Amino acid sequence: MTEHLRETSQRRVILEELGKLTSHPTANEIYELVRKRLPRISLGTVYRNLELLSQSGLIQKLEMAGTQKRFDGTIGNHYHIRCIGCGRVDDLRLPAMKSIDEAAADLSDYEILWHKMEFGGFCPDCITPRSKRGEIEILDIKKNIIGRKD
Amino acid sequence: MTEHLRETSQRRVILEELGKLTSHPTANEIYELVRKRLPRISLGTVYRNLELLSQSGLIQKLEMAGTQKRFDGTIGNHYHIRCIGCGRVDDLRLPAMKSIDEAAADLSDYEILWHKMEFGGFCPDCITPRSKRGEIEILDIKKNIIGRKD
DNA sequence: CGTTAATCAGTAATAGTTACCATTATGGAT
DNA sequence: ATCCATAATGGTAACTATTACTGATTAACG
Ligand SMILES: [Mn+2]
Ligand SMILES: [Mn+2]
Ligand SMILES: [Zn+2]
Ligand SMILES: [Zn+2]
Repeated sequence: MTEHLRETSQRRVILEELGKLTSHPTANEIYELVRKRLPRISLGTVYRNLELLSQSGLIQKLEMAGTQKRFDGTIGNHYHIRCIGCGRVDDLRLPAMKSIDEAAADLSDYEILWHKMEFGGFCPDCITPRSKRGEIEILDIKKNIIGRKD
Repeated sequence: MTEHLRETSQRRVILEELGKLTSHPTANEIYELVRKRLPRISLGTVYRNLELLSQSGLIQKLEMAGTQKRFDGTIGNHYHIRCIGCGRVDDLRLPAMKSIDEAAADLSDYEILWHKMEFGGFCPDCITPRSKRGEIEILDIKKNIIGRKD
């Protein structure tokens, strides 16, 4: 068992770099950032520290469905939304609803402790290209209908 | 693009075995079951078919947080709960609430399409051992208090 | 039947993450 | 300030779940 978390330069820089961001970087993205300040740090050290820091409650580890882990400098329970287009993850300003757990507990013989919720959709940057693509497709269809000889 | 999903013996048996279960097996668990009837089937075939079958809406692929994929013969949107003790996944008889998406959309500039929710807790089998362990710990503490000479 | 694309078994490759281990550095006790 | 036990590190190997590839097989169509 770990007596105490020592303050190493690696650990401090990881924490600082994560603190600067409002995004939710992957371990590798954090590695690339930290490497600019500590070029000799190893990816394993980044993983180990992100794990230890999240265990001690200084950061949050996000295990999202189907993709790699992401990390969050903002603690406190909040929900996230992932863009289907570009993959970015943002906070959702919706308070984590503890009442959902109680509602679920009534329907189950489990002892329910928590829930995770994740939203999916298109971020502002990805909404426009998608509708443009839709318009082009519609035009193609119209052209096709107009042009055909049946 | 796939013209048509052919009915192969492998595909049929995978679908049958998954249909028998109310649990939510992993690809490997399905592989082990199917192997009893088709000993020469390969794990790759199981993965490929589970993917194709879920794409065509005949089964459901569950991408849960932090663990491997699971598959569900029951279609239709419903929530799941995972036991922290033994890892099993059960259905939760709570209707998937589409209104949550709308509530979230008001708080975000994303175009929200869906949400996933996953509950965590202890299943009936794992509640008892846990409370027993708790009782023993309490007894130890009491014994310790009674026994000490300070 | 014969044709053809879908599917197969077997296997290699990949991605993300964790485990290991010899060496280094931290922080509390001298 | 120096010492020391051990936490932590860099480098690398191992691992797990999943996907990709490839040449052989097979279902579905007329
Ligand atoms: Mn966040
Ligand atoms: Mn289910
Ligand atoms: Zn986007
Ligand atoms: Zn259990």
